[in-house]
Amino acid sequence: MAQLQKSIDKRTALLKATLSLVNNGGIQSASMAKVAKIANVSPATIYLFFENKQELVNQLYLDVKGSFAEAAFREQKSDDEVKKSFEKIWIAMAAFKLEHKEEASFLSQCDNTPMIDEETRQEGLKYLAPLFVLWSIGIKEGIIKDISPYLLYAFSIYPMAFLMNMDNRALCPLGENVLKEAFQVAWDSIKV
Amino acid sequence: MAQLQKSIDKRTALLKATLSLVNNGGIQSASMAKVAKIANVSPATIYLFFENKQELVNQLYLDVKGSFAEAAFREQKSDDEVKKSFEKIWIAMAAFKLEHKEEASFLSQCDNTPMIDEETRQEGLKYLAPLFVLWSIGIKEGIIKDISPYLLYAFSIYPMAFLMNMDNRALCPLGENVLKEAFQVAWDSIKV
DNA sequence: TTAAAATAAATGAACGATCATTCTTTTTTA
DNA sequence: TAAAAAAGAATGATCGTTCATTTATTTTAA
Repeated sequence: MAQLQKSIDKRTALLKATLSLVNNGGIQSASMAKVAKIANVSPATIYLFFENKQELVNQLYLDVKGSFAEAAFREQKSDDEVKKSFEKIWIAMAAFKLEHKEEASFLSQCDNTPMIDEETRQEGLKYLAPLFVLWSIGIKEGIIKDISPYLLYAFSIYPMAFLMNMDNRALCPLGENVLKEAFQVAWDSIKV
Repeated sequence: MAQLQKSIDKRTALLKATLSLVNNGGIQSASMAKVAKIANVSPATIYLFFENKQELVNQLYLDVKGSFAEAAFREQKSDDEVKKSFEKIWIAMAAFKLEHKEEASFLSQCDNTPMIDEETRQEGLKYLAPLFVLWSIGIKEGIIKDISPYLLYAFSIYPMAFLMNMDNRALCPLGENVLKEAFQVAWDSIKV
């Protein structure tokens, strides 16, 4: 019982250490030795929890994507209008990314690395299902453009990653005003 | 004279080899030894052209960004309307990314790697100056939203990276129709 | 209830491979 | 023949991973 908790704690510590290392130095710099050191564990111990480095990173991907989705859809109410519902989700996503910069940056890095395998990506995509459902409702109601959800995502959600990047580099600080403008742009792009 | 050309050729071969390696395996997998082997050169020779690996990658970044920009603005005419001009640029960018997938994927990978230093990023940004000029004209004419160019870029250009990613993974093939839809979305997002 | 035995968890050291980089030597060029 | 260009071998460091061993926990037997 306490044993199980200890296992969970150690796993969490390993994921956290990986996240932190990836965040300053990229995935390549998160070596198993460093991860072990930060998690106060022997390198060999990592392999009791994860088959190899790739699985470690993939598990972290699912873990982070999961908490991102959880935050995004937390305040969903079924009787909201489509636009209002989308706005809530959009704002919650932005808030999560601003509050959890390490997580957000990690997810961005995952977009373009071959380290995450296709199966895991598909699994991660499932977390966003409520958004796709909302869009399909919006399309049926004639509120949202009748185009591929990939297009909708590309133009209304994906840009956040760029904005967060600019915010981190202090090139375009995301205050409340800019965020409101950004949402307006996002909505304009997908509304019919 | 012929010596100079040989130098240029070798440099080009090195950049090309790096691009190819980064493309299947990520930046980490483009080791100096592999780059040398593919370029038919000794590892030591690389250091006659580039100070270290970071400079090699940064130079490649500028090189690729340069040809991307060249392709993007090739058909610009000064008497085009703002919308028409933007459409030409947008289509040319998409065409470049579709025709040069290795280059496009490399640039995407560069967005989120610490390997590219801030100075080089700024330098690369300068290549896009004509686009920013166009936008400022559009803003003055009341055609384009009066918001930060970072926002305009995030919502009208950056999404291409996501779409190319989906196209490569065969999740959302970018035919002519989808491309036209995508441009419409891009324009809707930034138009006033 | 306690001591011994068995099992599980965790370790640090070590593996071969590969990394970026440099050194010395050889080849090419002028 | 002198100088420049390129080569291959070698450097120490670090990579992901595994191995033999120790430590901790649980089970068994008295």
